[in-house]
Amino acid sequence: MELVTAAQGFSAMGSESRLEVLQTLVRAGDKGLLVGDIQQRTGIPGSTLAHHLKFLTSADLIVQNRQGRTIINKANYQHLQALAAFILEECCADQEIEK
Amino acid sequence: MELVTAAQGFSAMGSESRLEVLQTLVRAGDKGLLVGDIQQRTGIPGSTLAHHLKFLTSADLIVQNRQGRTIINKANYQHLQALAAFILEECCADQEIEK
DNA sequence: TCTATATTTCTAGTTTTATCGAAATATAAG
DNA sequence: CTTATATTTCGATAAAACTAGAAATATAGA
Repeated sequence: MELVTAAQGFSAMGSESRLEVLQTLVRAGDKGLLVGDIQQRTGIPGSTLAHHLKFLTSADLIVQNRQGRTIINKANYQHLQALAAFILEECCADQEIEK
Repeated sequence: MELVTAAQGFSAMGSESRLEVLQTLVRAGDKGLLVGDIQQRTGIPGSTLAHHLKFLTSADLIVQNRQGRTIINKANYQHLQALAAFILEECCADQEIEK
């Protein structure tokens, strides 16, 4: 994963509100949640929530799908997994061995 | 780990410059690097770098130790590991099983 | 078509962040 | 005590983010 992509991902997780939204979706599993569901569980006002969801979507942390007049939001587990791996990926690559 | 703490950590990783600094330190291993070393490798001006290092330190992503007139910076592997784990920690906790 | 529901866009005010030169501080060495 | 080196703080500016009410859009159903 590119550093730029990773930074964008972490930035999207780096707000309390958004991390709470993301965690809610991670908990929810494959079925995902409607925007309204998330609104209920987090108490975040609609306009603010829409803003955060857009942020999370453009960082590829979640995926949105319209179903009738509702929108289903799901965590993007693959990308999240890749971000988690990125953090320590290159651990100690430059470390010199000494006696 | 508390959500607030995690958010602060991800926020600190969520800037390209800072993520580059962090990655440099993660690569460096247990010996760490001096501020000047990081400055050389990243090309970030001193005052800007000091700002970012403070940010990373207060998020507990790195640790600083004065050694004479230099300062040794090390990645905080434990905390980084915990953050990586946090991302998917509660995966699917709310998911309902169905036939 | 009219109405109700779900979600987003618009707009604006406030706060936070990023950047970096210049000056200040800390410490070592002579 | 003076000088040189390493790093931080100050100060200022520009850019980006957070928040949320009000208005707009999209779609379903009667």
